[in-house]
Parts: sequence; C-alpha cells; structure tokens
Amino acid sequence: MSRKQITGIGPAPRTGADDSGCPILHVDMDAFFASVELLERPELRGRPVIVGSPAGRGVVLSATYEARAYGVHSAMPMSRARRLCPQAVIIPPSHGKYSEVSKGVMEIFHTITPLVEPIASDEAFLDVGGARRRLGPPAAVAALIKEQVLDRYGITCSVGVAASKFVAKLASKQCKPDGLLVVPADEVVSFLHPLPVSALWGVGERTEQSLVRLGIRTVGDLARVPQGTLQRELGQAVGGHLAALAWGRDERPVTAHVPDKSIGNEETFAADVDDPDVIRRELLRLSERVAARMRKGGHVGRTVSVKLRRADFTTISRSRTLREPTDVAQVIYATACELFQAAGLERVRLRLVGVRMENLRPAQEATRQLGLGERETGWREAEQAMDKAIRRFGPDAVVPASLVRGKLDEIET
DNA sequence: TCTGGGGTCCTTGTACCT
DNA sequence: TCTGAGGTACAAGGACCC
Repeated sequence: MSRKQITGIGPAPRTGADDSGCPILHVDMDAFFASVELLERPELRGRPVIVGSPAGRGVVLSATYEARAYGVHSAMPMSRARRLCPQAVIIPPSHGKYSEVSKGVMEIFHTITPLVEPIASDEAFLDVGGARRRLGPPAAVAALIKEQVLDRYGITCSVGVAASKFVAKLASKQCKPDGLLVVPADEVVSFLHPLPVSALWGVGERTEQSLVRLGIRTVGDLARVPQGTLQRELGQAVGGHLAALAWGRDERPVTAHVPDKSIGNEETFAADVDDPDVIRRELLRLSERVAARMRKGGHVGRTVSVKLRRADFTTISRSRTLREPTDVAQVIYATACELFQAAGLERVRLRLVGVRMENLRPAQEATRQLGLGERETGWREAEQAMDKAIRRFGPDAVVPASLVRGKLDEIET
C-alpha cells in the first residue's frame, strides 16, 4: 500500500533480466484493502472504489486504480477524495477481513522461504537465495508467488527482485500493478539515478524540500554530492544513509523476527474536546487497550508516553520511565493522567489523544520487584481475569466502571 | 484545505555520573 | 573544591514509513 508516488521515469519492466545475485524479493499487494473488498463485490470491478470512513475525519486507506486515475491516493483526506472523484463507491474498512487475507498471503510466502520479513499487512521482503535448488532462480520464484496469490485469493501483487531490500522495494513500486521487475546487480546505478530523490526510502516531504534547496532533484544528483555536505545539511545518520542508497548500497539483511519496540493506541475525536474528564476517560480506554495488547503479546514496558494533539494540529508528547516494567492498565493509566496534567493542557481543545508503551521487553524476562504497598499484583490478576472474559464473551464483556457511563450514553443515543 | 492509526528512527537538549 | 570532558539515559519533537 505505497503512499509514495514515484513519478520519475525508470527502465521498462523486465522479467528476463539476469537475476543471479538478486536473492531479495519485495512483494507488494496491489491496492490491497480495495482488492479484498472487490472479492465480495465483484460488480464493482472497473469502477472507482475508495476504502475509508464515509463520515467524519478520515483519510483514504486504499483506492482502486480507477479511483487513482482521478488523483485519489492513500492518506488523502476523505473529503478531498470525494471532491476529486464524487462518483467513487466508498466502502468503510473491515480490518479483520484484511488481516485474514494478509495472514494467508504470508503463509504462502513461508512455503517459499523461512526468511520472510513482513513490513505491513500487504507487503514483505523475502530472501529466496536458499530456495534456488528447490524452486528455481529468484525471478521464477517471484512469478510463482504471483501465481499462487492470484490463485488462492484472486488478487494481484507486484514483485521487485534485486540484490538489496531497498532496490527490490523500488522495483516492485516501479512495476505496479501486477508487475514483476528484476534489477540486475550491475544495473542498479542506472536504474536508480534517473529516479526523483523522493523515491528513496527516508526522503519524505521535508527532506525533499531540503534537497531541492540544494539543487538536488534526482538520485543521480544526490549521488554526486559529497557525503559530508549531505550530513551537514540533513544530519549524520540521514545524510550518510542517503549517500549510501544513492549508489545502491544497502546491506540490511531480511530479518524474519523483528521484535516490537513499542505498542500504542490513539484516537481522534469526532469533534475537538476540552473537557478533562472526557480526556481522562479516553486515556483509560486507551491504557486498557494497550495493556491488553501487551499481555497478549507477552510484553512488559517501562516507558509510558502520552500524545496530545491540539485542534490546530500541533502535537506534544510527554513520557515517563517507570522504575519497573509493567503491563497493568491501571499503572499505565495513572501515569498517563499525571503526564496529561503536567502538560497543562486541561482546558485546551484537543483533537487526538494517544497512549504508548516503549522500552518493551518479554514479560518472562522482566524481574518484578514490587515496592512497599504496591497493589500491582491485584490489578494484574484482575486484568488477566478480564482478558479471559473478553476472550470468551467478546470485547464488551468487561468494561471499567468509569467507562460504563460512556457505554450507557452510546446505548441511549 | 484537511490532515487516521500504528509504528520506527533520528536529532537535540538536559541531567547525571565519573 | 572546582571545572570540564565524555559517556549514558532520558525526554521531547519531528520526519518518515505503510
């Protein structure tokens, strides 16, 4: 589900190119959410379809290529998308359905190689270097994957084949939709240099503006700038990273298990809120959700972070590192409330609040040393009991008392 | 012309310790 | 005792990704 629009001219898609030394595949599903929706509503094929919330403050999650022809793209505000393409059929998202298909697609990848690195629900890197004897060269494996995904799920994907992750990713983007593009190891530079700098991973709007100010518009321009200049302008890490990418240097391996670093939830209100009680109730709801996800994933975390976005879209965050890691919603909530209060935004109109736990580690590794009078054990047991009830009776089975009023309000309205 | 939600990573500033 | 350098941890903000 790419958001970056590569507008530069690359070489024509090639499938018969030399793929020796190109063990990395990047598989990207085409207009994934929209394609999944069309499986249930085939009568909409060929028509502009947008997946996104039909009301309120939403953005486009996915759009068919027919809708994209009108300028609609992912992350665009829905109001704008509707203006650009008023005849589009708008379908509210059903995330459960997408993760179901995503799981199945990832299973197909795992029959090819154990080295699968998912980077979103609709895309993954695969290292197929070890599958050559069993399944053939990388381009043949890529074709096999496309065929299997289409056979089993009726949706198309695009595959980039290259020597490195980043070039494979650019290649898949370049050949969308339903494409297969091999970038031979000795053609990487000629593939990259005509592309606009914005095609590079890590160059967003701001960095692109900085580069354009330096007269750098293409990857080739970038490659000719001394690394020191880039590092001075963009910072050590970003400058060094881009200098390497401009010459196709990317040593990052495909990693099958990338541990979670943080878990968070956030919520944009339907209308801006300045009532601290409503904000605190939302902080409780979010803390419950985050804690439940942490317990489900077997994590505990040490740093509680709160995100507050004002009506004017300026965002502030406040965080605190606890003495001991936790997965207890009441501990997270209490800290979140203190951070909210300390931020001094109790009478400011907010459009979004978020709660995130950072500094994660596996729960079984965490040594718990409870302080004198600490009641965390009681809360943990209570919350584990809630987890059980929710697993058995559904997400509404148990609700914290302070959220019951909100539930009743929902029922009454 | 309005901007979701779930993330990662980087930069900068500050505090603290040796 | 004071001061500065260097390392480390933490906090905050921002850019970027899908």
